[in-house]
Amino acid sequence: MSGPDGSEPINRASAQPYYQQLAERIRQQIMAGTLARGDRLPSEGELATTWDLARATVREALRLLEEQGWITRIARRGAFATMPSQRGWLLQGREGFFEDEVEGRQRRVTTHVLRAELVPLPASAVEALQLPPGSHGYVLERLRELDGEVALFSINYLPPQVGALVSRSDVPTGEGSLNGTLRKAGYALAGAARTVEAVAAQGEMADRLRVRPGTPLLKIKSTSWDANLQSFDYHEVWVRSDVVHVEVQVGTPAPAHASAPSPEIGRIVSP
Amino acid sequence: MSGPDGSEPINRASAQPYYQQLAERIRQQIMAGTLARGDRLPSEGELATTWDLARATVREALRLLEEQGWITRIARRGAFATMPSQRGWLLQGREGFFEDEVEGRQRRVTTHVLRAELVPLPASAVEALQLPPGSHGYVLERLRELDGEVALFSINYLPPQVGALVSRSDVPTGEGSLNGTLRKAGYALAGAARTVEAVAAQGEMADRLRVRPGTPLLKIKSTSWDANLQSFDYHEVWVRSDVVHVEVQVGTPAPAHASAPSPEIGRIVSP
DNA sequence: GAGTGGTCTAGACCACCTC
DNA sequence: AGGTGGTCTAGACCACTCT
Repeated sequence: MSGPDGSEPINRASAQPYYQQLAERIRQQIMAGTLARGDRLPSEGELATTWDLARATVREALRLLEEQGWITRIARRGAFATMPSQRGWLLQGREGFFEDEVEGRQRRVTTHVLRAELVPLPASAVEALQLPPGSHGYVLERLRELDGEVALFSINYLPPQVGALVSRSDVPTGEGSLNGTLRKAGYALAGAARTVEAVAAQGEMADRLRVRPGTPLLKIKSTSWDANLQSFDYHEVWVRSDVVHVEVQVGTPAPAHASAPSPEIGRIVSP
Repeated sequence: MSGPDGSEPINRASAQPYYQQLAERIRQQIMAGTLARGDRLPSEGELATTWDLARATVREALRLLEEQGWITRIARRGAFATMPSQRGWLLQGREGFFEDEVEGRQRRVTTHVLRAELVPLPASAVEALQLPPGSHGYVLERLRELDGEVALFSINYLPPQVGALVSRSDVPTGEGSLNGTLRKAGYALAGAARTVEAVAAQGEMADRLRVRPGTPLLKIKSTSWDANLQSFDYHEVWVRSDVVHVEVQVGTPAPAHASAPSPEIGRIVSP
């Protein structure tokens, strides 16, 4: 009889760490609205008692939730539920464009796969993926729309064995999430380095993105690696920032004052 | 007799937490080269014994160093020194453009303050800073150069009391770091929300940044708050991404060998 | 097999915030 | 004054890595 209400207690037999299980339970409460935006979570001690865990374990769960943007922690005051659902594409998030835009919102992302095949990799991809010169790899070119509007064009370069996995999935049909497919196959993104530039749309790129030549676009280059620092993806994306909201979150998540006023937290913070 | 070599042991009387002191000692070893890039740090247990701390405290220090990009941790293998010095402007970093570009490198940042005064704030700033409608605030407009090349133009909007602090500092002369000044005054950045767009340089902005009208620029908007979620800065920056290397770091810092993808710096990007 | 970090426990003291 | 989170200790067991 751990967990409050009718929720499941922590599964002590599961291979999944307790702190991840607890974070998942709390995340579900926030999504379900049991914990409304701005609501204060029970104190760490209270959570520890309720779920029959050590406080250090509870803190680990809260740390995870904060990192993922589900809660905001304030020293000596408590943890508050935030709603990470009204942000745009989180540039330093572990999720991809698809997940960020679709998850928990009424946004429709459609994908047209323009190219998906094994080819000799360009030098930039070979270097980023730390492969021998002249290596082949899997190339994935996709044009993606947000609610019917052309949003971005991306090129992914994947190492051969990763590409083989992807080619057998539903990603080449335009239906699957590349990020999700890779995660399920064991390629969980542990880290990535990305650069951001402003470039002018030219020639074919302008046509694809339905803009006039010269229109400013965001160009993002990214190298991703797993927990063993093994690079498994290098991609370049051209983004219409007039269509896609691109964001970067630093440190503690926002108190949700960007769009809608937050009565709870707002009142506590104000004099 | 804690600390290896001649380094100071942890100061048990200091108000600064042990884990921060330990992180600082290790950071210095990395900067000094005692721990070369790619070197493996002593194990957590070893560090705990050496510095006479509990392992949990050592882990907290390592977590901090990883977050700041000084080390890379790999499960069950150890922590490795990384060199965060060859990156560009870290978009999700807690440091500003000045600190990122100058720290530990031979880059010269010059600043021209074009405006520094108390004025009625625009609606966007009032909203971001959570001030009453019609509030006044401090405005700081600056043109900044990197090694003599025009790099960016920024406008900061600060709440009255924060602005008063800044106006009495050396920031208006173009010599001080705004970020550093705020930090010393107790406004430590706990979090920030930033948006990134690609826009075309127009009119006065094109003149200021010495580019042809229509040239793509990165436009970044940012709201910063402290540990109490109190907003203390809203700013907008127009960046020449052909001059400034703008990066985003996700999760675990990159391995020493694989740095961020290189943007087309120096290549003229205009019609 | 020895070493390492990941996870977990059951305490403790303190400064700071709210009441 | 009592509650809260920040910090710290001294253990423990385990799966995985290295050699």
